[in-house]
Amino acid sequence: MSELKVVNSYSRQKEVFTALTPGHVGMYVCGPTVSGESHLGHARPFITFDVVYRYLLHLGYKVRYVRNITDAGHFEEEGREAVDKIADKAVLEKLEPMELVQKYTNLFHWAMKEFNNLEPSIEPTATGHIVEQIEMIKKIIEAGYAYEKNGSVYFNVKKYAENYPYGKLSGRVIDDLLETTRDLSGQDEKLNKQDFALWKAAPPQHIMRWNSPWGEGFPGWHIECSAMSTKYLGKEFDIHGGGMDLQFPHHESEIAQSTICNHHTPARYWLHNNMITINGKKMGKSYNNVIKLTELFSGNHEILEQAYSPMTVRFFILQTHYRSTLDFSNEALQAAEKGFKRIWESYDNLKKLEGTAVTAANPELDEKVNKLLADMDNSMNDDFNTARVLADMFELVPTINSIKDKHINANALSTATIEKLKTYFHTYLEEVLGLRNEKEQNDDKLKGVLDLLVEIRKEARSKKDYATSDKIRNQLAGIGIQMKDEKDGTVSFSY
RNA sequence: GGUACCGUGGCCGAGUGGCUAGGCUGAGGUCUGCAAAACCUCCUACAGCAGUUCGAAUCUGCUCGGUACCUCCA
Repeated sequence: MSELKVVNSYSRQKEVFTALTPGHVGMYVCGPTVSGESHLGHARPFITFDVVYRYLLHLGYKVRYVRNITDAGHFEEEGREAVDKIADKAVLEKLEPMELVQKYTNLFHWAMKEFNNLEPSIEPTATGHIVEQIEMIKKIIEAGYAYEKNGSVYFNVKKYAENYPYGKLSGRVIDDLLETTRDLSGQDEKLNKQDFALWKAAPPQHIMRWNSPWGEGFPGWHIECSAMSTKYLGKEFDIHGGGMDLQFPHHESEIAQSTICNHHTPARYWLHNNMITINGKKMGKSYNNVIKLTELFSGNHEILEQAYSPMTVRFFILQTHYRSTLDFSNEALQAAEKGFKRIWESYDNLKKLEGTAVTAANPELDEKVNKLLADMDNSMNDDFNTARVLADMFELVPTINSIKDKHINANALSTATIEKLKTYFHTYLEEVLGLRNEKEQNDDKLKGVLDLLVEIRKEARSKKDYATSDKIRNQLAGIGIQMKDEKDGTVSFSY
């Protein structure tokens, strides 16, 4: 089997993945800012890195997966006044800041469960790590890379850039930044325009505030991730993930802060997922094209022609490589919904197959199947190419279904190959890609009723009373239960 | 303006030098009392132009078009 390779944003190259500590992986992923409801765009990184997490586990690594909750409120620059996003909204909704944060945290957790994402090992909050952040800022000041002004502390980017490769991750040139940075509040306090805040003095109306050596205030935009990744994963760890839009300035700043504090670049591999677009445009508040996850699941949004289930969305996202942009459309989602159904039904069929041959009667087919299975491993190892894994599975679907329908004899494949098929489908579909059946759970009473209807319909058909048999089937279809007459005379349902 | 990235068949999307990915849609067929599903077959694309090469969707250059980041952002 091939070895795992990942595209490292930091080196801009595909590299062989090696764990810092053999057998263990430390992974940090930038989590949500819980000042509002999660939208479709948020689904991508958390599903992407859930699959990364799952695959690393599958490979046998012990993984510590840290994903933060940003609940301290980043800055929103509106005009001259810097307003804390969370505090501001709290006033609007007449809620306590922590009440608001709790509400959206709960909603976020609900969405993650719907997507069948595994829980991270640690989910630290920014507000819970104010002390660590202050300590880190102190260290940076001591090292001479930050300065205090009017109760705020800024990171000296220019000085940092003289000694370290600032801009390497995002491919930025520091002189260009000088030219293009806009006027922001507090700009006059900074030595240079590229400097960013580590600590901000809180204006009187600011609700979220903490004591610090520099007076009452709150932490800057980027320091929480540096503090929490260091605390839980160490000065150097394996993987840092997040959306591409965080590359600059967030991750670049994170690298700078951590490098000064820890005398080491934080992560060895930087992985960035690409954006989801709607009609070719990035989804975002500023574009006014946001589809919240609650709207997506309910279909309650003007762009949506129907509701899309969490697994449809997950499948849709995994059908594209995580580094490519993914364009949303009803057509694409509906295609994903059908594709997912097709692959899952084939998986159900596969589970019932029994091998009958020690040696494959059709060695060519047997070989083809094994080749496709091997390609699934190779595809995942090739920078988590879930799109190709699914394509391989789709190529196996006709073979599985043909055996089930007896178009192909079960002995065409060796028993070992059939067992391997079962193992691979289970492993990849459920464990690695994290997909699951969304059909209703088995209900014995409903089953009893359906069996009765099957019985009645069978009798009607034997008397060629098709009016009755069709009535049963059509009315069941009307309430969302599909009845299918199988080749062997049995009847199956999907609902 | 600066810096990146991208442009694949009706739609979505893999693929980075030769071996027609895959899904959805559409057409025809097999099966079926009829359906549905399934299976089989068909629709053989890589923005344009020029170049490198025995050979390019894949490399190089130019042109056109698009997107992202530079500002909170997944």
